[in-house]
Amino acid sequence: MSTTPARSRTRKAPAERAAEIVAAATAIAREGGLSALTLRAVAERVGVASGLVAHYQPSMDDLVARVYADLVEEEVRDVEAVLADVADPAARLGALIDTLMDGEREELTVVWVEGWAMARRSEPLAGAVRAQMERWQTLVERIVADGCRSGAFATTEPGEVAWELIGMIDGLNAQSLALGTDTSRFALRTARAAEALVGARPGSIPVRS
Amino acid sequence: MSTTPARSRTRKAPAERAAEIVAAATAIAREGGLSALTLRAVAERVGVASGLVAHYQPSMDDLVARVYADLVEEEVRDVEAVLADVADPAARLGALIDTLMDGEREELTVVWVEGWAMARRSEPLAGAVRAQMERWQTLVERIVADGCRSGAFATTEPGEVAWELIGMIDGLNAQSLALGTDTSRFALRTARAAEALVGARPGSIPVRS
DNA sequence: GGAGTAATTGATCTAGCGATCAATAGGCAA
DNA sequence: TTGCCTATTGATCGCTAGATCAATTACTCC
Repeated sequence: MSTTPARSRTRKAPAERAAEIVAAATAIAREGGLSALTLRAVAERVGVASGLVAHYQPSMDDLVARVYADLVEEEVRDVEAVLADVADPAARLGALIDTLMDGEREELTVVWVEGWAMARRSEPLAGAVRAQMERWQTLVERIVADGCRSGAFATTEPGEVAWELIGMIDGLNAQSLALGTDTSRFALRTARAAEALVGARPGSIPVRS
Repeated sequence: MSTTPARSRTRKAPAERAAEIVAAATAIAREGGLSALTLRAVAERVGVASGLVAHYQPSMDDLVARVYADLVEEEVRDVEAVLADVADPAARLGALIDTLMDGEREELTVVWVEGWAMARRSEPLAGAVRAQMERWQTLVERIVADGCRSGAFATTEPGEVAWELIGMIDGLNAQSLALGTDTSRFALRTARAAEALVGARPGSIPVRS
């Protein structure tokens, strides 16, 4: 009665199965946040017994951290791809703001906010969160430092300014998530604030809207 | 064997007991975040059977929302008390930044971030989060509007600017929580960004450090 | 001082989580 | 075709969560 009727057992190469499991986990997290990422949810999505997921993963904490890192990593790469086409530092910073605040990153914002909250209870996740934040910081610092070299920006602490910019943008995204509003309405104002932070001429950082 | 040895049953007036339970719940949330706020944790802290907590609370979701609202409400009042002594709008905004970013609000930041994350799974909490954000927004908007009247600030949208300021500050606090660093190092820079947002003369918003 | 009210207990139910492991069976090598 | 290796199963354990409710008992009022 309680046994699941049938299951056509398919045997795969360990590497393939492991990849399948991580892929399913990533999809679940993207759709429902990190809190939806459970052993059984992954198993069901792959179409496999729950024990198999556990077999391929040392612990769920590790899988969650891994998925978090993968998702943010992918986001960083997306943004880097967008910025690659933009040469001017001011325009690059504007494109960064536009991209991160275009109102179509709600799914990632959920992951981001849940990461902050859950990191307090999971050491692996805490590490992943810190690492991925530094990833972002490095990316932004480079833009700011470039601007300083070209004379468009003027600050003696590009690293600190980068942290501040990231914190601002994340906070506004999180707020929009909680309120159910669109972040993009903050993009223009954020550009003005960014100019003050990097020491750019007012109006020199262009954003779409 | 499994029964707890003894318990001196003390009977109290419903109102008193209810208050006791809410107080204990608030203390737990302050110390360990909203995720530490469980039926049994509250019962243990009050020194009472778990069933009694359930008896006084329609559901834990409601209690969590209530506690969240109480905690933020108290924070808002604290800040209002600090700002009451400051007449000048620019100085008021500076005092707001100083107070919210003095690095001693970690406990509240945990509640705040967990609130964002948990609100997705709890309708009562989602309502409380929205309500308390509006509380903050009203407070900040008033400062900005005052500044516009006095000529210290110049913006046509004090309400939107208020949202932006709150989002920024919350984001920086959350980031500092995740990184384990001190928010206060962002206060000065945040004041510069705030000047750009409210349309104040650079350097006109004073902060402590 | 006795009775009745209702505050309080604590065992119990359901549900979900991660983790474990003996048993099973798929697919490749010989 | 046969046999072995191991990928896979699924039942099960231990834990924690919120919720429920019949039984108990502390207090108040007459």
